[in-house]
Amino acid sequence: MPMVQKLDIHADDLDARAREVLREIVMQHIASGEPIGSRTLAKCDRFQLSPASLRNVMADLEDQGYLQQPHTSAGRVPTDRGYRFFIDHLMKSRNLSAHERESIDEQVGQTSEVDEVLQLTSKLLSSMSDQVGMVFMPTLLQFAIRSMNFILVAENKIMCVIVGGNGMVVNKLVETRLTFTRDELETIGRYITAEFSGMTLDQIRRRLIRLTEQERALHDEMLQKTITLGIEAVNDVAPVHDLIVEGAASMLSKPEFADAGALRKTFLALQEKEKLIHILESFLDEDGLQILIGSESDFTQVHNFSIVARRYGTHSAPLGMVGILGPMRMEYARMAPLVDYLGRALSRKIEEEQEQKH
Amino acid sequence: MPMVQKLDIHADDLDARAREVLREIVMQHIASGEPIGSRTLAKCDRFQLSPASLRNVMADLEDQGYLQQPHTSAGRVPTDRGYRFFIDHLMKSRNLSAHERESIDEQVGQTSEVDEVLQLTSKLLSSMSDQVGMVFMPTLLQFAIRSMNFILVAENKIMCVIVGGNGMVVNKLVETRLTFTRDELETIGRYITAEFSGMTLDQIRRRLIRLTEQERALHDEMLQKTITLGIEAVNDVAPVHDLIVEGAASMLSKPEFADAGALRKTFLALQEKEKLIHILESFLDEDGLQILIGSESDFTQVHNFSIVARRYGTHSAPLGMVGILGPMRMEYARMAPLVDYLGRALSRKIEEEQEQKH
DNA sequence: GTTGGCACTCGGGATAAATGAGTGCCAGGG
DNA sequence: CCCTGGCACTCATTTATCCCGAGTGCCAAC
Repeated sequence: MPMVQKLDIHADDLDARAREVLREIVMQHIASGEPIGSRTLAKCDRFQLSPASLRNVMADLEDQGYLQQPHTSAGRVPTDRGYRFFIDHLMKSRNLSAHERESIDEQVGQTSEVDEVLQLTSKLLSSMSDQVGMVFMPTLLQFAIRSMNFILVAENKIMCVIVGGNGMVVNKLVETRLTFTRDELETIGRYITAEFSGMTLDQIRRRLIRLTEQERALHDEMLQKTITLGIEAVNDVAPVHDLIVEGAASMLSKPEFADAGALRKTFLALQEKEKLIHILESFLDEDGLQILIGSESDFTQVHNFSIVARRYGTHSAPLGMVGILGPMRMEYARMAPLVDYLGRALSRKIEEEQEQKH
Repeated sequence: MPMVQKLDIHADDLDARAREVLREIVMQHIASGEPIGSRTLAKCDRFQLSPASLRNVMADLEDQGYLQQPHTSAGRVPTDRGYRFFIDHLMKSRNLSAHERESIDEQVGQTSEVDEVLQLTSKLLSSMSDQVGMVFMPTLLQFAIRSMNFILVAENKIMCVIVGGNGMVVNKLVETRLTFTRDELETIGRYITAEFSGMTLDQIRRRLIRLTEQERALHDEMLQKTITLGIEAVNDVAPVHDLIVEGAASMLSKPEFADAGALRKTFLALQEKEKLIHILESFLDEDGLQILIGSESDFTQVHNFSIVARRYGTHSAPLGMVGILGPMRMEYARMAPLVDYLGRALSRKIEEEQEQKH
């Protein structure tokens, strides 16, 4: 069973009037947070219908699973299915203002290091959406590396600095029984960089392991040291999947979290990022903006969340995901362009960085 | 006006009976969170007194500012002054169990990198105290550095890796108009390391600036490059004061934060760490355990917090502070030994690491 | 100095009543 | 056939009210 399963709903499942009603309900509910009743709906004069007629439409929508009532004498609230239909067929994205776009471009332009840009993006996502911002940075493992360097920290401690082709830099402290001089480390760094640059860490490891056999034959001490250190450096870089989560405090002001228990559960859930990483990872192959609603994944279901996310990186080499996490009742019309623009901005920035290098 | 101002209270301001009563009230209130009344107090049979007598004592304590009533017809609650007296003169620390000590030692023993140890300490502080754990890591600026290394990332981008004498490693990406070859960078790294190792970054910068004059006379291109790069690398490392904050979610379950508004304010306050850093910094010169209560600093006053903190590092060279942050009503008797032990464990660990190097 | 007694205060919990937004359904009219 | 006004009904929420109990201060007696 796939962990993420979007609801599949066709546009012509609803006639024109029902669609308009559903759209108005979703929009008003997003704006107010309250259940919407037939009277409220009738007041908005785009329908020339009486409350009673609207009630009929609404009852139909409820039967078909697009709306639900919190209790008998309350108005209607969209279900997951309702939101899904809205997002797929009814929503009109409200583009970012020129001012907002400029602000993003300017701030992104000012950063230089990749880590910094990712962090900034996450902060921007959070502050501009007033939701939780997420940037998923996949491991270096899957990308070609540019160089490896070794720095003597202490007699048996060597700091290994791996520079990825995308400008990412990873430090790894290696402890070893062997002793190295500074000169040796430089030689090793040059050798590994010259020999393996452009390969992924995984490929490098395999090559190094293969080299072990040669070394056995040659009994070359230097080669042995190179292999030992290289393998150590390359090992275990894998689990550095990192998810930058920013702005968890934004949830505190949302009426959805008035209850302290729900709040607590959510915070604890955010603390362990594995599930979120899992979900974001599953979208790495998907092109374009992805929206995930409530019951469509186990994580979002439990907390009644939605995720709006998008891939970043080049088309041929996706780097990771950016997105926001918030209650199902969020302004998708604004969130969608925001995430989209920030994803593009980030991709552009990274591409620029890479071009500079060649 | 100093930002941090501890209340100064003498032990003999209260007679024996008043002290016992105050102590019992503080302890019971810490345990229950409720205001303590004279009846409750009389039941605890260490006083052979009637509620009425206790009321007299309590009224006196209130007049002197050690207790207060949330409202008429409620029991008494300790004031800041009451807590201060309790901590200074009445508290009996409850030492960590052997099991707890072993658990700490074992986990600390398993880590190797400094960053990792600091992070772990913060997590341990938080999980073992069920409060917010803090580890303040001061800038590299004030410590002697061990080596500097330069790695070519792109034509005009150089990654500078500074290794501190304490094992800290800082990366800094420098962009420059000059172009460097890999060989040049190695030469520069060697030169700077040989010339300046053992000095603080601040000293290094001053030396480099002085070198500028020599360079003017010599017109040595290599020297010029060295100076330019060196100064760039050393500049602006200063503001990397870092405060590791762990376990903010622990506040969610405390009755003090049942109110969503207070919770929100607190989370936002924790997000900007400057004030906390400021407070912790002010304790860097102080020996031994520091406890700061409510009104004794502006930060703790606003949020009704207390801070229990302690310096770590060697006696001659303090590295930073470890501590916990929580509501005033916390189990000081347990928190004090905990922070103290973790501070010592961290210091020991760092000392060990340093010894290995020599 | 200690104690029991007493009148008084006040927050919080429980209960009851009032409110009002909303629904479903039905019968009548275009 | 669809729309509409009317009507009875439901039910969460708010408001008012009462009561209880924990706690206090004060006083008179021991």
